[in-house]
Amino acid sequence: MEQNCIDIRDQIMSQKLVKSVADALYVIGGKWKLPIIIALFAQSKRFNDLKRAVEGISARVLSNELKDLEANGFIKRRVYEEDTPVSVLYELTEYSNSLEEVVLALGNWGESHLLKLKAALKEVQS
Amino acid sequence: MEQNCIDIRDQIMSQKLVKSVADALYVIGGKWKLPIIIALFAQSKRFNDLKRAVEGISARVLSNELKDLEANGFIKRRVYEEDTPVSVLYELTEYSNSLEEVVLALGNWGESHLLKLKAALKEVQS
DNA sequence: CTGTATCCCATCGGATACTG
DNA sequence: CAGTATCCGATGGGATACAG
Repeated sequence: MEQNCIDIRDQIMSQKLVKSVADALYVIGGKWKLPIIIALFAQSKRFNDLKRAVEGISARVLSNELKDLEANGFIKRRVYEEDTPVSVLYELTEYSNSLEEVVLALGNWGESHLLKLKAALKEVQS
Repeated sequence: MEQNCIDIRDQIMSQKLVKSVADALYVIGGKWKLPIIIALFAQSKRFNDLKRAVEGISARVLSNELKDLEANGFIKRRVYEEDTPVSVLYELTEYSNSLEEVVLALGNWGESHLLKLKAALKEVQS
């Protein structure tokens, strides 16, 4: 931990970490980007399936987010013209796999944070 | 990678990862939370130092974010009444150290993403 | 089904001025 | 220095209706 601490401070001092994180947040920050990507990690989905999978998102916002994610190379939009009505499948690109470490780190942290909150709540109630 | 892939899908299927990431984003998501925490990782700072360190943030927003971060146990506000004018030092709590993995993961990803963008840009220009 | 367009309100957040 | 108060324009995003 001590070693890590020195490590992270060095990176911060050099402003590299600051810029890198800012850049990451710019691209995958926001309320919906990661939840959408996670939903697609599990399985490629069509528009309305995706809408149902990402709890609380509206069609309008989902549509905008998908355009953004596609423009940034995270997802691919596959259209099946032969279906009637036409169906569209959204799937992750290979590049999205590079986000796995980030997603898992966030997931791990979120999980232990939730546990900490529950413990704190119990403490108050007793 | 293949093993990891199965691993991450299992977690997603169980909805655990989805909820954990959503929880994490709820607490440390947003434009400024992590940049502020990173700035304090390097060194504890006073209000205006912090404002200068976090590029682009306004006093109003910084003030709000700090209250939020303090309420969630990430930072501690240390007041030095004996100084004139009174000075206030913001420092990370022990709990913030748990974010190191998340910060480093985001930093690593952001850095390689930036490199990829630069490479792509060069490709276009040539 | 897969979106888009419009309306409209709530929230965000910058600028500025001000207080202790 | 360390913020807070107010004003106000920009943006986000829900609801609804509609189109291909």
